[in-house]
Amino acid sequence: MATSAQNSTKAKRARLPRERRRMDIMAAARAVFVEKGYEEAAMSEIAARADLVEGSLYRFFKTKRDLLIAVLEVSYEKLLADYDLQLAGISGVRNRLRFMIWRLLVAFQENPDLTRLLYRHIRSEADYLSTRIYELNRKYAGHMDAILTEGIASGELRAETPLRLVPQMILGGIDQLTWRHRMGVGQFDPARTADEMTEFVYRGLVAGNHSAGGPQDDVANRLEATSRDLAATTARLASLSELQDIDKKTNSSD
Amino acid sequence: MATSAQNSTKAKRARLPRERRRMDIMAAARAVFVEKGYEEAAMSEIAARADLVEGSLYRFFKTKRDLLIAVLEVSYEKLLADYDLQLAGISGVRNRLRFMIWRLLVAFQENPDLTRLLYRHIRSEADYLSTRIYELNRKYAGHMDAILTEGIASGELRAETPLRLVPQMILGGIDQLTWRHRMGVGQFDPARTADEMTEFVYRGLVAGNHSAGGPQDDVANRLEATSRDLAATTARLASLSELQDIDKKTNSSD
DNA sequence: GAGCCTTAATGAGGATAACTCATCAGCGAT
DNA sequence: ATCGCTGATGAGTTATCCTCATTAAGGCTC
Repeated sequence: MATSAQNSTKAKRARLPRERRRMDIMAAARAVFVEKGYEEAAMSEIAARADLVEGSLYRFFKTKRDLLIAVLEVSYEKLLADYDLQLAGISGVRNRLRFMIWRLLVAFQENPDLTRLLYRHIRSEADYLSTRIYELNRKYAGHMDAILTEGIASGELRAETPLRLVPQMILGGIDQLTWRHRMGVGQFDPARTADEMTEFVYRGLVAGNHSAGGPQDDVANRLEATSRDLAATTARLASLSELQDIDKKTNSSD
Repeated sequence: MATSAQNSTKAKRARLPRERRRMDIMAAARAVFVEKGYEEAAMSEIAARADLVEGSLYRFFKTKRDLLIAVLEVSYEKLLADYDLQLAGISGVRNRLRFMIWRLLVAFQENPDLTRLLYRHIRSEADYLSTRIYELNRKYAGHMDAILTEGIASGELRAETPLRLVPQMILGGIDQLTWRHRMGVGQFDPARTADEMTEFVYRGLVAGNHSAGGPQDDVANRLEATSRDLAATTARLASLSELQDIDKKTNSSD
């Protein structure tokens, strides 16, 4: 609302701090990119929406593509915000794996245009590797790796688990499964998909193909693990409510 | 050699049959696309290599993109030529699965530029579905489906096999695993990769491994599901309180 | 508070590339 | 030899990214 400096006669040369301008431009760019896609998004329109002239954009972003990357980096970062925090509250290989899958599926479902831009113009270009998005995906895969490694150490997963392969197949599978939704045709159910995928993956990973200790033993192990999970969840709930209390107190003093 | 009608002074108006011209154009286009990529490939250069003038291309292909699609359709068809024939000579769920995976990996390894174009400009665009390439991929997935169904019928695979999921994860995994090679950085070994992937997938599919399907198992399943639900609820709670934090902060900054 | 100076902002214009269209002429049929 | 169909032309249009010389806003010094 109060964006235009002087509401009459259209202010000619509002001089704003650099960071503020950058953010304005990125906000405008995000809107146009989402609305029209990359190629169809004209720099002139982005400039217009950011209350700027086309040439000025290039003082903030060297190229149209740089602008896209900047926009998607912050968007993707928000998209995956603190999933690792939430992951910390979940225990057990299987549950943790499922959470990772489910979280990404939900993120994809809630942001189809964003993920479309991501796949079309970032992940399939060679400079993807020098992108913050790549870093985030690496971190994500790293978490999966940690989960698997942990599972192997505890003996729950077989020692020959292909550590590199599994995250790749999960990420690739998610890509494939969400393609239609991303393109605006079709839907998917994150919870059900996550269940199916987790089940399938877990079966491929779990140790003891030929009943090492009998099925009952296995069930007992899983029950114990689940019990630990529940305890962890309870603990997390408790600490959460404490945090909220503290929050309320500190906020009210502001 | 005999392409140019009069070998002196560059024949001005060689009049060739329509199909012949189409093929010439597609051959030239393929070369330029592979060499430079889609955006960097200029219609003028394609025309020059096909011994034509730029404007003439548009009498054969309505748009640059149409030309690309036509080129990739025949290339992809060749790429997967008679894998189904070879498949017929292989028996056993596991062997057949492995062959499917291995075959695609080899094709991808041998044609990095082609697959790069495919992923960058066909598979990530909405009109992919109306493409012959889509049909070919469907056929490929259909073969996998048949293999799995057959395995279920014989009792080798468990009956609850997620038929839709598995081919998607395999194709997606192959996509991911070959990304670096496609982009010109890194390598992969089709045989070893196929082995690993087949082993992992097969373990996830085969009947009668860890969950024997007994009543105890059912109890464990239900308990685990409950635990997951609780964890998810906690996670939601957590993100909720965090969101409130952010809200408060952003509001105070106004 | 006047003048200076850094630099944000401008806007006209260059460069390139996809695509169009009125016109021309090669080639088979008469 | 002539005619007409249509393949082929190439000049031109349009759209868009990006550059650059110029202008003046606003903080800083005295």
